[in-house]
Amino acid sequence: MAKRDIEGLDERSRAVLWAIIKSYIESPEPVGSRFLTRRYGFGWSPATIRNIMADLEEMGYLMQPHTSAGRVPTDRGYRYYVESLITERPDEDSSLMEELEREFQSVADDMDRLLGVTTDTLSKISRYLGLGVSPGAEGSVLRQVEFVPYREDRIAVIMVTEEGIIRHKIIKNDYGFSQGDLKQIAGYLNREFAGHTIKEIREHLVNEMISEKRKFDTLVERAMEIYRDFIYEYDSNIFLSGMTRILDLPEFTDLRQIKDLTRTIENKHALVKLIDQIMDSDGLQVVIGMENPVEELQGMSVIASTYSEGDRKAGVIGIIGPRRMNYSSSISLVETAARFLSNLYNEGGEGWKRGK
Amino acid sequence: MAKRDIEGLDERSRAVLWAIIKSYIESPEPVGSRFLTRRYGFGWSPATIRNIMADLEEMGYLMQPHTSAGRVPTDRGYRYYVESLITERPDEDSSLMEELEREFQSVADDMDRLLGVTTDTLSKISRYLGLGVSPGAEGSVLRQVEFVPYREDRIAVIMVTEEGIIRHKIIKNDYGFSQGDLKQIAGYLNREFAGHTIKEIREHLVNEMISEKRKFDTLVERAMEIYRDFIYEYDSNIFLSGMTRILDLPEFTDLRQIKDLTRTIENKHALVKLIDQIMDSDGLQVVIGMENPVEELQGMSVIASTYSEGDRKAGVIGIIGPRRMNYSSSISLVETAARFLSNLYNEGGEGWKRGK
DNA sequence: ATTAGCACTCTATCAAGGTGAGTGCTAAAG
DNA sequence: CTTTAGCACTCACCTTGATAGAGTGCTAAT
Repeated sequence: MAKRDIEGLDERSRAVLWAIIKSYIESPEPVGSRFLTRRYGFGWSPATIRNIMADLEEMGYLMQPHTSAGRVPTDRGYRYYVESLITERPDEDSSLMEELEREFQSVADDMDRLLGVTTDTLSKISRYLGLGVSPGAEGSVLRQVEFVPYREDRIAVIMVTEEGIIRHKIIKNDYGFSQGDLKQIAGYLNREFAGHTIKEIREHLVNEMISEKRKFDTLVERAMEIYRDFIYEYDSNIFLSGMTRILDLPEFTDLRQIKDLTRTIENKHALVKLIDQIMDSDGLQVVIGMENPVEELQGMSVIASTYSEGDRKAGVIGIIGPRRMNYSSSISLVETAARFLSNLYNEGGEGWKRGK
Repeated sequence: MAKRDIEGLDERSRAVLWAIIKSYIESPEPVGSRFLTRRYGFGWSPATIRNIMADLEEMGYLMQPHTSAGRVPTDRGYRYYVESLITERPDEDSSLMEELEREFQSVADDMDRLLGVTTDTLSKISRYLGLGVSPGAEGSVLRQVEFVPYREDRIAVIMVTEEGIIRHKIIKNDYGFSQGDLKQIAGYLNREFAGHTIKEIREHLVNEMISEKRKFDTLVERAMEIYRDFIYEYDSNIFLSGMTRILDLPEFTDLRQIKDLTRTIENKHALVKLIDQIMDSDGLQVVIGMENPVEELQGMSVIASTYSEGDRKAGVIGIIGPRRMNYSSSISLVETAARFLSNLYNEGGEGWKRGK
């Protein structure tokens, strides 16, 4: 049995675990005792390493794909690595920052587009899958809503949020509102609701409908109805980018996995559980393998962070990659990207400051 | 040598070719002479069939994967099949029509969303990849443009086309236009350009800029500038749907192919050549294998059709599948979908008629 | 013109055997 | 008590060879 103190592993075990994970991250092949001595030249013989590895396996940090293969890190191993073994954590990733600044120049200010580009860039630099989520109903604050009459009997409802997200929908003008009516309605809604989150507005509208149903005159009542129909569809946009990149990784040789992943990407809706979990905690989170609430992603790891507007969590930006992904550099990439997005909201140049 | 008349193949060759393709469509395995006699019980022995097949191969309709395998259709074989051998062509696909009608109820009238749903549905029913392209600059007619002031120094430019497409962009309000200015500008643009295609407007704006640069007062001039910046980004939306479905086909066992296809789907831009080709011809087109101008799709076939608004071709709807796809049913599906979309434009119920 | 017969070709599959990397255990050395 | 050398063992992987099966082309007979 190896020495181990209460808090974790002894120095030797840590060194061996670190070396195994490091090596496995570079190339996904089970690593054996001889290989370790050759490569990292600890002071110990393969036999000693074997003993240590046996202990690590017993403790659940390693596993063998089959009896006579080398060891491979388990989720728990990665977890320990992430928590305790990563040393070099570059504070900021300058190449990403440069790239983002450059992209930012060209993309103007539509938040959805900006988030899309950030996700692409993150994927491009990390060589993994990029994940971006725009603010949802809780995070988005209504800035302005506008009604544009359209064709004979339609209205285009257009909404802009503080975060710079535009959503629109075409709705039937069943009540035959005139242009003037629409203007009045929009004015009312803006006066009443601007500055509130979409979620608050939704709740308000529901209460309104139930408790004070007859209190307002019909124009307003019907306006609310229309707006309610519209606002109920408001939802986050989910961006995923870089599928082709990830298929080039050596572990994606299995059809099964590829199909699962493709399905997940096509049906982004499947990701809500994961996104919720990330939104539940502040800042950066690492989700390794089986820890992932989304079954199809349990063969992978996720590094993601919330970005925020002021003290309100807005959305999520992150990376999805294989379990053996390069955690330290990916973590710094995601941190940088999240900071970039938060900055845009909170201080960002050229009048981007919130008016509130 | 088999008999062949000038126009094509003799009766027997046609029968054999038909049977081979039919069988290969059902399951992608080289089909041999004995199998054919068993299955289709022509009056001839395997040896006779072999002679016929040898002739067909010489003429380029069939090929052998290797010397002692059965035959497989070539692109030319499929082409002949599509042109001359398909008999059953159901005029309308009722299940698709029903599904589309049902979806249509729930999706309201945003053209992009509608096209997306149609593409999904087409994929779902055909079990191949669905392709949808919304009207581009030539096909889209400006209905209305609106400027919504936003934050201190931004303007959200919002445009609605006759086809029911909404596009928006946030632009800097460098000139400090007031709400009144914006209204005036929008009024001017709408008066001047509504009813013209985006392409025409673009060209007009360019000419304007060059030849009559100083003719207008500055307000209008600057408005045009802003609008030009916006309108230059107008482009078709390309929808692709059903990737996971197509991965279930037995031929997609090759990583190489999967990667190519994934790349194509992620970078939809690669499809422009194909889309242009389809837009160049009226109505339905079948593109088989190597005929495809997009290299990554040369292992597949495409059945696609333009849909139209009046006599103007608007966009494209279609199916991408393996070369051995079920041409007859797919053709009828695509025809139905195209008709559905055209109808929505041209006569469709509930006031969908164009105001023009 | 058709077909039966036959030799031939090629793929797919399976079993057998060898190789090499890696292990666990034990006993000796430090 | 810790470390290490030695050794037997396991297992994945590769190569090889043998076999079966499907299909072909050619030729000669019908």
